[in-house]
Amino acid sequence: MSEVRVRFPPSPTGYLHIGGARTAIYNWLFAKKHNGKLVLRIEDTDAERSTQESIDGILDGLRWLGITWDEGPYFQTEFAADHAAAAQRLLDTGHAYKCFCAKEELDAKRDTAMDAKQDYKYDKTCRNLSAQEIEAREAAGLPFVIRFKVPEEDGAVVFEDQVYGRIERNYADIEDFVIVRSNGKPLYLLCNVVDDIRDRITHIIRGQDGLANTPRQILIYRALGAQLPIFAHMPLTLDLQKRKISKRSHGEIVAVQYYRKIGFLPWGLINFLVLLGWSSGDDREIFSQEELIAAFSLEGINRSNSIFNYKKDDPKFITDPKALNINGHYLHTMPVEEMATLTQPFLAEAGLWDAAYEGSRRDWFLNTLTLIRDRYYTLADFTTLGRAYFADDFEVEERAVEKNLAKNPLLAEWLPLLADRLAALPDYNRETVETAARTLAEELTIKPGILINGARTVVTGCLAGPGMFEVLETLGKDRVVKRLKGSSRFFA
RNA sequence: GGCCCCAUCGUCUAGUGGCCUAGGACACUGGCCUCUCACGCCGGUAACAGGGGUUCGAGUCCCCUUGGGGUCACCA
Repeated sequence: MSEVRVRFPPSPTGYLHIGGARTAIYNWLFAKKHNGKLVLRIEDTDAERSTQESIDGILDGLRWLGITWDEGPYFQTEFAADHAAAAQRLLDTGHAYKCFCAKEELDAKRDTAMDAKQDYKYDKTCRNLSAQEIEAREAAGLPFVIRFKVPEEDGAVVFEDQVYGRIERNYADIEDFVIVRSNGKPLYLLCNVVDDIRDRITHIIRGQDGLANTPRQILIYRALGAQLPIFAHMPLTLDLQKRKISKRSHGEIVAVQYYRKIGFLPWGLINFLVLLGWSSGDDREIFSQEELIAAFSLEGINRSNSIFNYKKDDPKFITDPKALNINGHYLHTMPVEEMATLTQPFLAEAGLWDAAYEGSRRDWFLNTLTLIRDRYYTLADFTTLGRAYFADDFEVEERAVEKNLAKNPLLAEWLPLLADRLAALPDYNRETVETAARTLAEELTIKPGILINGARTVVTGCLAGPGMFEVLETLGKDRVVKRLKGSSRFFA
């Protein structure tokens, strides 16, 4: 078989949303797997919606994800001549005909039928117009659309979908559909096929919502004498109400951009998205790029739609918990240098970046990231949960105050005492700090935990965190002493 | 409404007639560890939509019902 060529043809109606991203990912993986090519084609036929901004949004989203394409982006509007020529050819070869029926009339008929819960199909009034009748109408300046001539004999369009198996659709159930508008502009159904033929697409991997279009497109392929590509329809991603997700009705939670903003790693998102409707067949869920390309196959795509289980208004999750979990996995295991690079923009954005993190404080910076990342799930967590490591003006969790400070009012005295002990340390490191803290606790005849957790709250603002002595070491003597001394403000 | 498609734990899924008293992951939850914890480790709750067949045997095959989705534009 010849080279595998797949395409991702977004129409720029908004941002790249996760459903579109998933389609792109599947196509990209398939191309990579078979050493094929991925063609990016922008379906910008609808001029009103195709703003430069939304085109950029899509390219931007793909680039961020690391979805690379081999050809394009092509723009559908640049191939208008191809589309027109194909329409003319269908007309010339008798596969299509001009229809002079008034749109208003047809619309009315359809509405009536739908209201009466009846099926409606174009009645083919113009299909059998004689040459003279056509001439007369054209001479009269009547506008016309071009309709495709669906075979009238018994039979069906049959094709083998790689995911859904054998799909059959009777000719009788397909109406003579419009392929060119009365203003001469070809419709998507035609354009899409013409473009795919020209781009020599061998496999069409797209959402299941394209499944119903496929029989009509196959008819066009045949009429144009082109070789059929292989079709593979993938299940859709639905929202909690089982509706198709869309930027319009779900907002930024379904936009790829949003995940960049909240600190997802591109690969974390990809790994999550690929699992929505596909599985390797074994129990693996975490894949490196190489592993995923090796494991991916059309056979692994399942047939039922999946639900994007995002937790709206839940501060603990922000989005689908599994997405966060997978992202967290990569955050915890990736090389820290790499993560540092990704973290920098987030710190900078929050005003927490220090140029020294790239120079004299590089080691400290990397060590700190390594220390705190285990409990974080997104890059943004470094600027929120981890703020105390990079700045002095951090928030203190109320629950931490309640649990670790309020219960022991005497900490108002003990903490500054601990500060003095630490300040007096000639050699300040996790061992000496630990000894000092435990010794003080012993002298005060209190459990070390009381002192330690009190210190944790005052020094990091958080209830949870890494081992306290490592934290105290990484924060450094000056900061720790200052924060402990200032702890009285929590006891006012 | 016509046509097409789908149906396993809350969610993502494994399962292609016996290996399923249904496996994994996330979430939830119990315990352990510990100075704390949204780290880690160990354990638990939780699903084959319903009904008929076929078969020695059905989550797996067939039919019906129910439920869900898609699509039916001079949108893409």
